[in-house]
Amino acid sequence: MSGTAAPAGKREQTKAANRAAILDAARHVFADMGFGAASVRDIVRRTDLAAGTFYNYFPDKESVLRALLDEVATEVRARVQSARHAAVTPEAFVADGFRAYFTYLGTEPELFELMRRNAGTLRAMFDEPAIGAGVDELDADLRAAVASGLVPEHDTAYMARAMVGAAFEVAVLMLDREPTDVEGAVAFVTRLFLGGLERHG
Amino acid sequence: MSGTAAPAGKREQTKAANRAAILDAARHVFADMGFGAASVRDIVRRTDLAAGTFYNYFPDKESVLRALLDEVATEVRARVQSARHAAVTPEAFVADGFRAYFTYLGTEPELFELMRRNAGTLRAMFDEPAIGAGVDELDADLRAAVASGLVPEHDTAYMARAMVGAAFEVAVLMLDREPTDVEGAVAFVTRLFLGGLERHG
DNA sequence: GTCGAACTTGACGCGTGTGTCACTTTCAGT
DNA sequence: ACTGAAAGTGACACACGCGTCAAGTTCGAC
Repeated sequence: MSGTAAPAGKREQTKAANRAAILDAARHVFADMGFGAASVRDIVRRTDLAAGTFYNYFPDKESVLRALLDEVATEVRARVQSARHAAVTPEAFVADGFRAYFTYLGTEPELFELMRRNAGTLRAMFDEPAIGAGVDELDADLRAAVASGLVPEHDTAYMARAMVGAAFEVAVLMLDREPTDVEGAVAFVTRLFLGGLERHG
Repeated sequence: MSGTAAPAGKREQTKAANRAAILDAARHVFADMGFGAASVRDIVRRTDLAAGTFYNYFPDKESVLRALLDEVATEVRARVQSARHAAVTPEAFVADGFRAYFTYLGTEPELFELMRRNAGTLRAMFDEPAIGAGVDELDADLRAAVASGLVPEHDTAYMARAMVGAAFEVAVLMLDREPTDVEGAVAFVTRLFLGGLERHG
Protein backbone atom coordinates (compact mmCIF):
# COMPACT_ATOMS: atom_id res chain seq x y z
CA MET A 1 0.00 0.00 0.00
CA SER A 2 2.43 2.64 1.14
CA GLY A 3 4.84 3.42 -1.64
CA THR A 4 7.93 4.43 0.29
CA ALA A 5 10.40 2.38 2.30
CA ALA A 6 9.08 1.60 5.78
CA PRO A 7 5.33 1.15 6.30
CA ALA A 8 5.96 2.50 9.80
CA GLY A 9 3.62 2.54 12.75
CA LYS A 10 0.95 5.18 13.04
CA ARG A 11 3.06 6.86 15.68
CA GLU A 12 5.96 7.57 13.35
CA GLN A 13 3.63 8.46 10.54
CA THR A 14 1.93 11.32 12.33
CA LYS A 15 5.25 12.43 13.72
CA ALA A 16 6.60 12.82 10.22
CA ALA A 17 3.37 14.41 9.03
CA ASN A 18 3.41 16.96 11.83
CA ARG A 19 6.98 17.91 11.15
CA ALA A 20 6.19 18.27 7.49
CA ALA A 21 3.09 20.33 8.25
CA ILE A 22 5.12 22.74 10.36
CA LEU A 23 7.80 23.10 7.71
CA ASP A 24 5.21 23.63 5.03
CA ALA A 25 3.35 26.25 7.03
CA ALA A 26 6.60 27.99 7.84
CA ARG A 27 7.54 28.08 4.18
CA HIS A 28 4.40 30.04 3.45
CA VAL A 29 4.61 32.30 6.45
CA PHE A 30 8.26 33.23 6.00
CA ALA A 31 7.70 33.88 2.32
CA ASP A 32 4.57 35.95 2.92
CA MET A 33 5.52 38.16 5.83
CA GLY A 34 9.25 37.70 6.15
CA PHE A 35 11.10 35.83 8.87
CA GLY A 36 11.51 38.77 11.20
CA ALA A 37 7.84 39.67 11.34
CA ALA A 38 6.66 36.09 11.60
CA SER A 39 5.82 34.47 14.93
CA VAL A 40 5.69 30.87 16.02
CA ARG A 41 1.96 31.40 16.43
CA ASP A 42 1.63 32.46 12.81
CA ILE A 43 3.14 29.16 11.79
CA VAL A 44 1.07 27.08 14.15
CA ARG A 45 -2.11 28.81 13.05
CA ARG A 46 -1.58 27.50 9.52
CA THR A 47 -1.66 24.04 11.02
CA ASP A 48 -4.08 21.76 12.84
CA LEU A 49 -1.68 21.54 15.74
CA ALA A 50 -1.77 23.21 19.11
CA ALA A 51 0.75 25.82 20.10
CA GLY A 52 2.57 23.56 22.50
CA THR A 53 3.08 20.86 19.91
CA PHE A 54 5.36 23.09 17.91
CA TYR A 55 7.96 22.91 20.65
CA ASN A 56 8.06 19.12 20.43
CA TYR A 57 9.51 19.53 16.97
CA PHE A 58 11.54 22.72 17.00
CA PRO A 59 12.87 24.88 19.82
CA ASP A 60 12.06 28.16 18.06
CA LYS A 61 11.33 29.69 14.69
CA GLU A 62 14.98 30.07 13.81
CA SER A 63 15.42 26.29 13.85
CA VAL A 64 12.59 25.96 11.38
CA LEU A 65 14.28 28.38 9.04
CA ARG A 66 17.48 26.44 9.40
CA ALA A 67 15.75 23.18 8.52
CA LEU A 68 14.09 24.78 5.53
CA LEU A 69 17.39 26.17 4.39
CA ASP A 70 19.26 22.93 4.67
CA GLU A 71 16.57 21.39 2.54
CA VAL A 72 17.12 23.78 -0.33
CA ALA A 73 20.80 24.60 0.06
CA THR A 74 22.13 21.05 0.06
CA GLU A 75 19.92 20.12 -2.85
CA VAL A 76 20.84 23.02 -5.10
CA ARG A 77 24.51 22.82 -4.22
CA ALA A 78 24.72 19.15 -5.05
CA ARG A 79 22.98 19.64 -8.38
CA VAL A 80 25.06 22.60 -9.44
CA GLN A 81 28.30 21.01 -8.28
CA SER A 82 27.77 17.77 -10.14
CA ALA A 83 26.68 19.59 -13.28
CA ARG A 84 29.80 21.74 -13.25
CA HIS A 85 32.20 18.94 -12.48
CA ALA A 86 31.01 16.97 -15.45
CA ALA A 87 31.89 19.89 -17.73
CA VAL A 88 35.13 20.07 -19.69
CA THR A 89 34.72 23.22 -21.77
CA PRO A 90 34.12 26.69 -20.36
CA GLU A 91 30.83 26.77 -22.27
CA ALA A 92 29.60 23.65 -20.56
CA PHE A 93 30.92 24.78 -17.20
CA VAL A 94 28.89 27.95 -17.30
CA ALA A 95 25.81 26.68 -19.11
CA ASP A 96 25.39 23.42 -17.20
CA GLY A 97 25.84 25.04 -13.84
CA PHE A 98 23.26 27.69 -14.55
CA ARG A 99 20.91 25.15 -16.10
CA ALA A 100 20.99 23.03 -12.98
CA TYR A 101 20.34 26.12 -10.88
CA PHE A 102 17.46 27.47 -12.94
CA THR A 103 15.87 24.07 -13.40
CA TYR A 104 15.79 23.39 -9.71
CA LEU A 105 14.34 26.82 -8.93
CA GLY A 106 11.63 26.23 -11.50
CA THR A 107 10.81 23.06 -9.60
CA GLU A 108 10.59 24.74 -6.20
CA PRO A 109 9.38 28.28 -6.74
CA GLU A 110 8.12 28.50 -3.18
CA LEU A 111 11.49 27.84 -1.65
CA PHE A 112 12.99 30.33 -4.06
CA GLU A 113 10.48 32.95 -2.99
CA LEU A 114 11.38 32.27 0.62
CA MET A 115 15.05 32.72 -0.14
CA ARG A 116 14.41 35.86 -2.10
CA ARG A 117 12.28 37.41 0.60
CA ASN A 118 14.68 36.60 3.40
CA ALA A 119 18.01 36.81 1.66
CA GLY A 120 19.23 39.61 3.91
CA THR A 121 18.20 37.81 7.06
CA LEU A 122 19.86 34.61 5.93
CA ARG A 123 23.12 36.38 5.31
CA ALA A 124 23.01 38.00 8.71
CA MET A 125 21.95 34.89 10.57
CA PHE A 126 24.10 32.16 9.12
CA ASP A 127 27.25 33.58 7.70
CA GLU A 128 26.74 31.13 4.90
CA PRO A 129 25.67 33.19 1.94
CA ALA A 130 23.05 30.53 1.39
CA ILE A 131 21.23 32.65 -1.12
CA GLY A 132 23.39 31.54 -3.98
CA ALA A 133 24.02 28.26 -2.20
CA GLY A 134 27.68 28.00 -2.83
CA VAL A 135 29.53 31.13 -3.82
CA ASP A 136 32.60 29.66 -2.24
CA GLU A 137 32.36 26.53 -4.31
CA LEU A 138 31.92 28.56 -7.46
CA ASP A 139 34.94 30.59 -6.50
CA ALA A 140 36.93 27.40 -6.00
CA ASP A 141 35.79 26.00 -9.32
CA LEU A 142 36.72 29.22 -11.06
CA ARG A 143 40.17 29.19 -9.54
CA ALA A 144 40.62 25.61 -10.67
CA ALA A 145 39.54 26.59 -14.17
CA VAL A 146 42.04 29.44 -14.17
CA ALA A 147 44.82 27.22 -12.87
CA SER A 148 44.22 24.64 -15.57
CA GLY A 149 44.23 27.34 -18.23
CA LEU A 150 40.64 26.75 -19.29
CA VAL A 151 39.80 30.33 -18.51
CA PRO A 152 41.89 33.51 -18.44
CA GLU A 153 43.13 34.97 -15.19
CA HIS A 154 40.69 37.25 -13.38
CA ASP A 155 39.34 38.19 -9.95
CA THR A 156 37.48 34.97 -9.24
CA ALA A 157 35.93 36.28 -6.03
CA TYR A 158 34.30 39.16 -7.89
CA MET A 159 33.36 36.85 -10.70
CA ALA A 160 31.71 34.32 -8.40
CA ARG A 161 29.69 37.03 -6.70
CA ALA A 162 28.74 38.61 -9.97
CA MET A 163 27.60 35.31 -11.40
CA VAL A 164 25.52 34.44 -8.38
CA GLY A 165 24.01 37.90 -8.13
CA ALA A 166 23.17 38.03 -11.80
CA ALA A 167 21.81 34.50 -11.82
CA PHE A 168 19.59 35.26 -8.89
CA GLU A 169 18.07 38.32 -10.53
CA VAL A 170 17.69 36.60 -13.86
CA ALA A 171 15.95 33.73 -12.10
CA VAL A 172 13.46 36.15 -10.57
CA LEU A 173 12.58 37.49 -13.96
CA MET A 174 12.53 34.05 -15.53
CA LEU A 175 9.97 32.86 -13.00
CA ASP A 176 7.89 35.99 -13.57
CA ARG A 177 7.64 35.37 -17.28
CA GLU A 178 5.10 32.89 -18.67
CA PRO A 179 5.85 30.26 -19.63
CA THR A 180 9.02 29.58 -17.65
CA ASP A 181 11.83 29.49 -20.18
CA VAL A 182 14.80 27.87 -18.53
CA GLU A 183 16.78 27.49 -21.73
CA GLY A 184 16.33 31.14 -22.59
CA ALA A 185 17.69 32.19 -19.22
CA VAL A 186 20.56 29.73 -19.50
CA ALA A 187 21.45 31.01 -22.94
CA PHE A 188 21.40 34.58 -21.73
CA VAL A 189 23.68 34.19 -18.73
CA THR A 190 25.96 31.83 -20.59
CA ARG A 191 26.61 34.32 -23.35
CA LEU A 192 26.97 37.08 -20.81
CA PHE A 193 29.60 35.35 -18.72
CA LEU A 194 31.48 33.66 -21.52
CA GLY A 195 31.90 37.05 -23.11
CA GLY A 196 32.93 38.47 -19.77
CA LEU A 197 35.44 35.71 -19.14
CA GLU A 198 37.07 36.11 -22.55
CA ARG A 199 37.30 39.83 -22.18
CA HIS A 200 39.23 39.38 -19.01
CA GLY A 201 41.99 37.61 -20.93
CA MET B 1 27.09 81.12 12.43
CA SER B 2 24.86 78.44 10.99
CA GLY B 3 26.13 77.42 7.60
CA THR B 4 22.90 76.50 5.85
CA ALA B 5 20.10 78.65 4.53
CA ALA B 6 17.67 79.77 7.25
CA PRO B 7 18.92 80.36 10.80
CA ALA B 8 15.45 79.26 11.85
CA GLY B 9 13.79 79.53 15.23
CA LYS B 10 14.61 77.10 17.97
CA ARG B 11 11.24 75.45 17.33
CA GLU B 12 12.07 74.42 13.81
CA GLN B 13 15.58 73.49 14.75
CA THR B 14 14.63 70.84 17.27
CA LYS B 15 11.90 69.65 15.00
CA ALA B 16 14.42 68.95 12.29
CA ALA B 17 16.85 67.49 14.81
CA ASN B 18 14.24 65.12 16.21
CA ARG B 19 13.23 63.92 12.80
CA ALA B 20 16.84 63.35 11.92
CA ALA B 21 17.43 61.51 15.20
CA ILE B 22 14.56 59.16 14.49
CA LEU B 23 15.75 58.48 10.97
CA ASP B 24 19.27 57.91 12.17
CA ALA B 25 18.20 55.52 14.91
CA ALA B 26 15.97 53.66 12.48
CA ARG B 27 18.87 53.31 10.06
CA HIS B 28 20.82 51.46 12.70
CA VAL B 29 17.93 49.39 13.99
CA PHE B 30 16.72 48.26 10.59
CA ALA B 31 20.23 47.40 9.53
CA ASP B 32 21.01 45.54 12.76
CA MET B 33 17.89 43.48 13.35
CA GLY B 34 15.97 43.77 10.11
CA PHE B 35 12.81 45.71 9.48
CA GLY B 36 10.42 42.90 10.33
CA ALA B 37 11.88 42.19 13.75
CA ALA B 38 12.29 45.86 14.65
CA SER B 39 9.74 47.73 16.75
CA VAL B 40 8.95 51.41 17.08
CA ARG B 41 10.23 51.09 20.64
CA ASP B 42 13.56 49.81 19.43
CA ILE B 43 13.92 52.94 17.37
CA VAL B 44 12.80 55.30 20.11
CA ARG B 45 15.12 53.66 22.62
CA ARG B 46 18.09 54.72 20.49
CA THR B 47 16.92 58.27 20.96
CA ASP B 48 16.45 60.82 23.72
CA LEU B 49 12.80 61.10 22.83
CA ALA B 50 9.75 59.67 24.54
CA ALA B 51 7.67 57.00 22.89
CA GLY B 52 4.77 59.32 22.17
CA THR B 53 6.98 61.81 20.39
CA PHE B 54 7.68 59.31 17.64
CA TYR B 55 4.09 59.56 16.49
CA ASN B 56 4.39 63.31 16.02
CA TYR B 57 6.81 62.58 13.22
CA PHE B 58 5.77 59.28 11.67
CA PRO B 59 2.57 57.25 11.87
CA ASP B 60 4.40 53.92 12.07
CA LYS B 61 7.69 52.19 11.37
CA GLU B 62 6.86 51.55 7.75
CA SER B 63 6.77 55.29 7.07
CA VAL B 64 10.25 55.62 8.50
CA LEU B 65 11.52 52.96 6.15
CA ARG B 66 9.85 54.76 3.28
CA ALA B 67 11.51 58.02 4.20
CA LEU B 68 14.89 56.33 4.52
CA LEU B 69 14.41 54.73 1.16
CA ASP B 70 13.46 57.89 -0.62
CA GLU B 71 16.62 59.42 0.76
CA VAL B 72 18.86 56.85 -0.82
CA ALA B 73 16.88 55.91 -3.91
CA THR B 74 16.45 59.38 -5.34
CA GLU B 75 20.07 60.20 -4.67
CA VAL B 76 21.60 57.12 -6.27
CA ARG B 77 19.21 57.23 -9.19
CA ALA B 78 20.03 60.81 -10.00
CA ARG B 79 23.73 60.18 -9.82
CA VAL B 80 23.67 57.08 -11.98
CA GLN B 81 21.29 58.59 -14.49
CA SER B 82 23.32 61.71 -15.03
CA ALA B 83 26.54 59.74 -15.29
CA ARG B 84 25.07 57.47 -17.94
CA HIS B 85 23.44 60.19 -19.96
CA ALA B 86 26.72 62.00 -20.31
CA ALA B 87 28.28 58.91 -21.89
CA VAL B 88 28.60 58.44 -25.63
CA THR B 89 30.53 55.19 -25.94
CA PRO B 90 29.40 51.85 -24.56
CA GLU B 91 32.54 51.80 -22.44
CA ALA B 92 31.66 55.06 -20.79
CA PHE B 93 28.01 54.11 -20.45
CA VAL B 94 28.84 51.03 -18.45
CA ALA B 95 31.87 52.30 -16.57
CA ASP B 96 30.48 55.70 -15.59
CA GLY B 97 27.18 54.29 -14.41
CA PHE B 98 28.86 51.73 -12.21
CA ARG B 99 31.38 54.25 -10.95
CA ALA B 100 28.61 56.57 -9.82
CA TYR B 101 26.89 53.67 -8.10
CA PHE B 102 29.95 52.33 -6.32
CA THR B 103 31.19 55.75 -5.34
CA TYR B 104 27.92 56.67 -3.70
CA LEU B 105 27.73 53.38 -1.82
CA GLY B 106 31.23 53.93 -0.54
CA THR B 107 30.02 57.24 0.80
CA GLU B 108 27.00 55.79 2.59
CA PRO B 109 27.88 52.29 3.71
CA GLU B 110 25.21 52.35 6.38
CA LEU B 111 22.38 52.96 3.97
CA PHE B 112 23.79 50.25 1.77
CA GLU B 113 23.84 47.82 4.67
CA LEU B 114 20.21 48.69 5.36
CA MET B 115 19.28 48.01 1.78
CA ARG B 116 21.19 44.79 1.74
CA ARG B 117 19.66 43.51 4.93
CA ASN B 118 16.12 44.41 3.94
CA ALA B 119 16.20 43.94 0.20
CA GLY B 120 13.55 41.25 0.27
CA THR B 121 11.24 43.30 2.44
CA LEU B 122 11.66 46.33 0.25
CA ARG B 123 10.72 44.39 -2.84
CA ALA B 124 7.66 42.99 -1.13
CA MET B 125 6.57 46.25 0.42
CA PHE B 126 7.01 48.79 -2.32
CA ASP B 127 6.83 47.16 -5.69
CA GLU B 128 9.63 49.45 -6.66
CA PRO B 129 12.69 47.28 -6.87
CA ALA B 130 14.42 50.03 -4.98
CA ILE B 131 17.37 47.83 -4.23
CA GLY B 132 19.08 48.58 -7.50
CA ALA B 133 17.37 51.95 -7.52
CA GLY B 134 16.37 52.04 -11.11
CA VAL B 135 16.33 48.76 -12.98
CA ASP B 136 13.62 50.21 -15.16
CA GLU B 137 15.74 53.19 -16.04
CA LEU B 138 18.66 50.98 -16.85
CA ASP B 139 16.40 48.89 -19.04
CA ALA B 140 15.21 52.01 -20.83
CA ASP B 141 18.76 53.23 -21.33
CA LEU B 142 19.79 49.86 -22.69
CA ARG B 143 16.91 49.85 -25.15
CA ALA B 144 17.89 53.30 -26.30
CA ALA B 145 21.46 52.13 -26.78
CA VAL B 146 20.25 49.18 -28.83
CA ALA B 147 17.96 51.37 -30.92
CA SER B 148 20.75 53.76 -31.73
CA GLY B 149 23.03 50.88 -32.71
CA LEU B 150 25.55 51.56 -29.98
CA VAL B 151 25.08 48.08 -28.63
CA PRO B 152 23.96 44.82 -30.26
CA GLU B 153 20.42 43.54 -29.85
CA HIS B 154 19.77 41.50 -26.71
CA ASP B 155 17.23 40.88 -23.95
CA THR B 156 17.55 44.22 -22.19
CA ALA B 157 15.28 43.20 -19.32
CA TYR B 158 17.52 40.28 -18.46
CA MET B 159 20.57 42.45 -18.98
CA ALA B 160 19.34 45.18 -16.68
CA ARG B 161 18.58 42.71 -13.93
CA ALA B 162 21.86 40.93 -14.39
CA MET B 163 23.79 44.19 -14.21
CA VAL B 164 22.02 45.35 -11.09
CA GLY B 165 22.31 41.96 -9.40
CA ALA B 166 25.96 41.64 -10.22
CA ALA B 167 26.73 45.22 -9.23
CA PHE B 168 25.04 44.74 -5.91
CA GLU B 169 27.03 41.65 -5.05
CA VAL B 170 30.26 43.15 -6.29
CA ALA B 171 29.58 46.21 -4.15
CA VAL B 172 29.19 44.02 -1.08
CA LEU B 173 32.57 42.48 -1.67
CA MET B 174 34.14 45.79 -2.56
CA LEU B 175 33.05 47.27 0.76
CA ASP B 176 34.34 44.21 2.61
CA ARG B 177 37.82 44.59 1.19
CA GLU B 178 40.26 47.05 2.66
CA PRO B 179 40.92 49.59 1.40
CA THR B 180 37.79 50.28 -0.62
CA ASP B 181 38.84 50.06 -4.25
CA VAL B 182 36.11 51.67 -6.31
CA GLU B 183 38.14 51.72 -9.51
CA GLY B 184 38.96 48.04 -9.23
CA ALA B 185 35.29 47.15 -8.92
CA VAL B 186 34.39 49.47 -11.79
CA ALA B 187 37.04 47.91 -14.00
CA PHE B 188 35.81 44.44 -13.19
CA VAL B 189 32.13 44.93 -13.96
CA THR B 190 32.91 47.07 -16.98
CA ARG B 191 34.98 44.36 -18.59
CA LEU B 192 32.44 41.77 -17.63
CA PHE B 193 29.49 43.51 -19.18
CA LEU B 194 31.24 44.92 -22.20
CA GLY B 195 32.35 41.42 -23.05
CA GLY B 196 28.84 40.21 -22.45
CA LEU B 197 27.30 42.88 -24.60
CA GLU B 198 29.64 42.20 -27.50
CA ARG B 199 29.06 38.49 -27.30
CA HIS B 200 25.35 39.06 -27.69
CA GLY B 201 25.84 40.57 -31.13
C1' DG C 1 -8.29 -5.88 27.31
C1' DT C 2 -5.01 -3.44 30.04
C1' DC C 3 -1.42 -0.40 30.96
C1' DG C 4 2.21 2.90 30.47
C1' DA C 5 4.97 5.73 27.67
C1' DA C 6 4.73 9.07 24.03
C1' DC C 7 2.45 12.61 22.31
C1' DT C 8 -1.04 16.48 22.09
C1' DT C 9 -3.63 20.09 24.01
C1' DG C 10 -4.72 24.81 25.34
C1' DA C 11 -4.75 27.81 29.20
C1' DC C 12 -1.45 30.29 32.11
C1' DG C 13 2.09 33.77 33.75
C1' DC C 14 5.02 36.75 32.06
C1' DG C 15 7.03 40.02 29.10
C1' DT C 16 6.63 43.37 25.61
C1' DG C 17 4.67 46.24 21.80
C1' DT C 18 0.93 49.44 20.19
C1' DG C 19 -1.20 53.93 19.73
C1' DT C 20 -3.40 57.36 22.72
C1' DC C 21 -4.10 61.08 25.83
C1' DA C 22 -4.17 64.13 29.87
C1' DC C 23 -0.65 66.69 31.62
C1' DT C 24 3.60 69.39 31.49
C1' DT C 25 7.18 72.02 29.27
C1' DT C 26 8.90 75.20 25.81
C1' DC C 27 9.03 78.85 22.74
C1' DA C 28 7.23 82.92 19.85
C1' DG C 29 4.53 86.83 19.65
C1' DT C 30 2.99 90.83 22.05
C1' DA D 1 6.84 89.57 31.71
C1' DC D 2 2.54 87.19 29.99
C1' DT D 3 0.07 84.04 27.38
C1' DG D 4 -1.44 80.51 24.28
C1' DA D 5 -0.34 77.34 20.83
C1' DA D 6 2.86 73.70 19.67
C1' DA D 7 5.44 69.99 21.03
C1' DG D 8 7.14 66.48 24.47
C1' DT D 9 6.25 63.07 28.05
C1' DG D 10 5.30 58.64 29.96
C1' DA D 11 1.69 55.95 31.97
C1' DC D 12 -2.34 53.47 30.44
C1' DA D 13 -5.53 50.03 28.24
C1' DC D 14 -5.31 46.70 25.18
C1' DA D 15 -3.43 43.07 22.50
C1' DC D 16 -0.33 39.57 21.39
C1' DG D 17 3.61 36.33 21.51
C1' DC D 18 6.49 33.39 24.28
C1' DG D 19 7.62 28.89 26.40
C1' DT D 20 5.68 25.82 29.94
C1' DC D 21 3.03 22.34 32.09
C1' DA D 22 -0.73 19.67 34.21
C1' DA D 23 -4.26 17.17 32.24
C1' DG D 24 -6.09 14.45 28.60
C1' DT D 25 -5.58 11.36 24.54
C1' DT D 26 -3.56 7.82 21.57
C1' DC D 27 -0.93 4.06 20.19
C1' DG D 28 1.59 -0.27 20.81
C1' DA D 29 3.35 -3.95 23.62
C1' DC D 30 2.06 -7.70 26.25
